[in-house]
Amino acid sequence: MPKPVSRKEATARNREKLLDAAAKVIGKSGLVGASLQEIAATAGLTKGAVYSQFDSKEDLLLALLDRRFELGHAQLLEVLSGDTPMAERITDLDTWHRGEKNVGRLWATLELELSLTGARQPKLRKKLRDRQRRSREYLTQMIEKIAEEHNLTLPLPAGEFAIVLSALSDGLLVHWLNDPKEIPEDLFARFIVATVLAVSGNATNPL
Amino acid sequence: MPKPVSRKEATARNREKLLDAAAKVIGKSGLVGASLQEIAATAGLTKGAVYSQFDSKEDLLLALLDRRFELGHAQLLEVLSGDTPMAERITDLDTWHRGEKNVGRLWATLELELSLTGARQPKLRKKLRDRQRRSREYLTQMIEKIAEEHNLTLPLPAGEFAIVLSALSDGLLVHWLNDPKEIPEDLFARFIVATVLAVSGNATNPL
DNA sequence: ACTTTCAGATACCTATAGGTATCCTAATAC
DNA sequence: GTATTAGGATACCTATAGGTATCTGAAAGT
Repeated sequence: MPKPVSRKEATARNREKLLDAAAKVIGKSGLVGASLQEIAATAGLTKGAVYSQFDSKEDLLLALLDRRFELGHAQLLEVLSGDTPMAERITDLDTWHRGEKNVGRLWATLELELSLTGARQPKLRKKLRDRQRRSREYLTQMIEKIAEEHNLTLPLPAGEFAIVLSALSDGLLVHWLNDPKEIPEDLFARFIVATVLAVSGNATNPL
Repeated sequence: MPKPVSRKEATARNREKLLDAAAKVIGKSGLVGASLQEIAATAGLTKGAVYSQFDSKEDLLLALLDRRFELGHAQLLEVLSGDTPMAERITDLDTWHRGEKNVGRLWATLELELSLTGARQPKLRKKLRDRQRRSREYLTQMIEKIAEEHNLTLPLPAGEFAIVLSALSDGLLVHWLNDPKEIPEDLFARFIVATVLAVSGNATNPL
């Protein structure tokens, strides 16, 4: 591929490189443990580049958040709109989330740290909260749609069910972080499918 | 009450004061953000006292962990062995967990931070993992006992159900941290009761 | 071709953290 | 009553972080 020539392209590229590096380093060393110096070095750049692209460490985090949510949404959409059996798709999502090559672990820790940091930094917190709400709304709609399509009864109103689902997913990730072998990969999918089917009173699996 | 006279008593007391202060400060500022200086000051002591009682910051954390786990187990036992309706007791546990006066928030963040730090610090990680396993085993037994007593069918084997329950509880706490108003306090209890009843095929609630 | 501009490099500042070395003092041991 | 001991205070060391100020060189504008 041809090296970027225009200046704009080059800087945009560097910005992406920095975000990639930030995700990687934060996943490895934690939010606080990740130094801008290390992030820059990982991206093959220097701290100067960081402060040229972002106002502060916090600003970099917010940018990272934006990217992460976009990615998450896209992924969710893909999983929920496929046409293989639902249980299988959910398991796939989980597997992806945990990820080959520690990608999942990276995002899991990052997301948790952001939640924790968000609990103390008002600006971050607001942003995080808004994002999570939008994600939940989105998930709620998907749940409603699927429930209707397959004629399913939900154990809770769709909005609350969405909360439960994302919370359970996150919680399993926490446990998995410290004890990967004890948490089966398909546990999430199995539990959800089992409960939804039971509530719906279906003997056969329409998913 | 009489001021402690003996030297042993005084030092033991100071140790407790430091642990209390550590919990408080960590809850407020985070694991990394909590400085030994601040912890000591909160306890009405100085850093010298900290290093007199603990080898390092990590050592202090491990001691804190031990105390917290003891407390958690006692609490779990109390909740599960009461004789009020189960759903109510579970809600109580959740309410307690979230806590009046931000006690719940403190422990929630502390536990999460420990999980995250544990993901990177082998010593902490092992300790945390062992504790979580013991908790799960304990919970598994309680679940089996309750299921048998009330003649319930579980949506999963008791061991896996225990994982789901603790993960869901933790996950809800994470979400609650950043968006308390959106997470109903009794959501956990309602969801669990609803699904267990559905799976058991009971119209009436034996819990 | 000359000037301008600005992403990024370099060098530096300052605050604060964990940790150490030393000293002080009041219970204990004798 | 004197000597000992050790919990805790004080002062200090050093590393590293985020952040700033300044410089530089190559695209971009003319």
